[in-house]
Amino acid sequence: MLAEISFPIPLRKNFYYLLPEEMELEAAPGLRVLASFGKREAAGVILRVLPEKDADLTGFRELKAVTRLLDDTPLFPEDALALASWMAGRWGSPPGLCLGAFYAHAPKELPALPPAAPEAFSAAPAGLPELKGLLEAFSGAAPCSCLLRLAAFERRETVYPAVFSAALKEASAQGLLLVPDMNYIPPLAAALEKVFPGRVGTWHARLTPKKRAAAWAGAFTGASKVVIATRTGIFLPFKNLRLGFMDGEEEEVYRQEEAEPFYNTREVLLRRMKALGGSAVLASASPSIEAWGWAASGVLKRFDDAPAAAPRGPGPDVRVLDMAQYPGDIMARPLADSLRGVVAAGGQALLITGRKGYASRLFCANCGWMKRCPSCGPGMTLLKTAEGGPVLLCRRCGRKEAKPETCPKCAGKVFRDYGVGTQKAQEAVSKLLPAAKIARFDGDVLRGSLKAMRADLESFSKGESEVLVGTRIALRELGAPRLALVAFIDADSELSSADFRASEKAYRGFYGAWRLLGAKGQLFIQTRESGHYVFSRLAEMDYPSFADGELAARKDFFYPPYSFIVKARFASYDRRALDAAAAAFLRSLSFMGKHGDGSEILGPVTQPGEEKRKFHSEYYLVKAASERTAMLCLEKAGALPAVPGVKLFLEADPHGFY
DNA sequence: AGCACGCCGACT
DNA sequence: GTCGGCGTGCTC
Repeated sequence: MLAEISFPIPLRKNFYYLLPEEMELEAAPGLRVLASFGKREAAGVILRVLPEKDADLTGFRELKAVTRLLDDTPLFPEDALALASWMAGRWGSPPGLCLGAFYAHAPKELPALPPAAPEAFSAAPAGLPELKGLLEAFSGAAPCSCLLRLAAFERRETVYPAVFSAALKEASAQGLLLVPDMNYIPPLAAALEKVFPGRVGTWHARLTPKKRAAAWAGAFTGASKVVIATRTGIFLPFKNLRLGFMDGEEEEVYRQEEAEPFYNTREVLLRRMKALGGSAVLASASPSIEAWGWAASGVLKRFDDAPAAAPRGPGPDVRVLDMAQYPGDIMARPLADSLRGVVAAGGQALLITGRKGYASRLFCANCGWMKRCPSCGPGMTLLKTAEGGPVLLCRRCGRKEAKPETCPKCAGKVFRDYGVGTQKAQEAVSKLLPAAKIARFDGDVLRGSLKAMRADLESFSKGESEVLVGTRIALRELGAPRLALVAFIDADSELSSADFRASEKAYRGFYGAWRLLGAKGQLFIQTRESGHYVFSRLAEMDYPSFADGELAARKDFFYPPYSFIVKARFASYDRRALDAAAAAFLRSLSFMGKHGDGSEILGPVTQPGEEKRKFHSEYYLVKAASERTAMLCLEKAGALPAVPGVKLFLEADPHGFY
């Protein structure tokens, strides 16, 4: 007999191995094996066991034998193979890497299962009459998939333990709580510890190997009643996962887009819980329009947390400042005046910039040349360092370079920077208010110490500093005792793009700030796009009504959740080769026309000035009417023979793509 | 992804 | 004369 085996490598290919006779009975799909793979020994997963005659063995040098089996029972009670295969098709990633994500942290020697299920938990949270409907939905045996709209961010520590407690009454039942940021783990762990003492596990990228192994084992053996995890926790093996709960479901960090395998944690969670027959909760104070749409269509049941407790009344004063009237200013006059007033009166202010660092781009003043990241492409961010001179940072890959002395294109020595980063805004505030204590919070978790970063945030939260300058991340982390003013320094960075999610993202930010301020605060929004539609929605500040409007627009323009988008970008120095590749791509999608299911192809979309360039880049957008059609597009386009000199980038469910 | 082979630059 | 840079190719 043979085993078809998947290895965690970026190849769209599986491998056949001989099964020694003594393994034939034990070998089964889902079990890990050790096998000689090239010049090394590698762990793979059995996809199927088949007789030799069923395998196509043409062109093989030798057929190797499996070294040994690593498991005697599959790690996942659900069908991880099917989930991984769906992932591979949905986001166009190599199947081996998708399956590998599920098995990545499994130790060679599995931890022993405890002899009997530990005692059921003791404590139950106090009654929450406002959540009666929600908790009832989880008290029955039938699984429930829902969208939970929180009344406020701070409600999480009250609401979540109640939901987990209601859903995990059965002694062996386990829950997974996914959070967008590892900073959320400690407070939520403390809240859940009260319900499940000693049985709350945590999982994130910065765990030490020992703690990582312990957390993995907690999920696997059932010792952990709940695991709180960042996005990779979606791949943990659970003995009996009954509740998959996603905090802040609208957050972009749930999408893995930097490296293969690409996936969206939210979709994997829904799919996985469905495969398990368990419950799923998407929670947010301002849900994504996708989730809002799923609730509207009945795919998810919608619950509103304590609608009566939501803030009512006049709310803060909102002012949109048209920056075209204040050329060159970082802060417009009305904002500067109010900021001075607030600080003088002992209040606190939060300033939000689009970027961290000093400025978002560096240009040559003479020829307009812009410094881009040599390894990955985007314009580099200007930083001012305390020690040395100014430095350029790539926000995507973290690469750092010295600021050039002269322009490589025209040898000009004068540079201009564009955009306002946290450093630049901080500089402007200290000029305006020399005596004020100013804190900064970038949320730059990539480098530097976490403690140092949080120290600034905490000084503001405790009321020790008057002004906090930060990126959006500061908004959701905040507890400010005397917050009286929030200002978006440049709301344009998002609005100027034609991303169909731009309004949603912008409104969510304004709405969050508005609620944080309470009745007496002031909210300033600086923009050069004051005519943008999103500003017409600020008067009412009601998320459900905004979301209803957005959803209707998504339906009209056939965007998610009503369509499934696949983006195909072609890049080449050779115009004709690019055209040939694009034509082949369109031919491969001719199957779509036959179905007449309403799917559309947009494009080619080019950048202005395209005709004059040496390097060509253009893309098509497929708006598929179903997930199935989108997956078929990816498959067909992915199978196209490579055209020499042309690179094709395929992306399912792209974000921010205009 | 690993891991090896392979062919040109700066070092003990 | 070797060490080592990372380009290219292969893995049942």
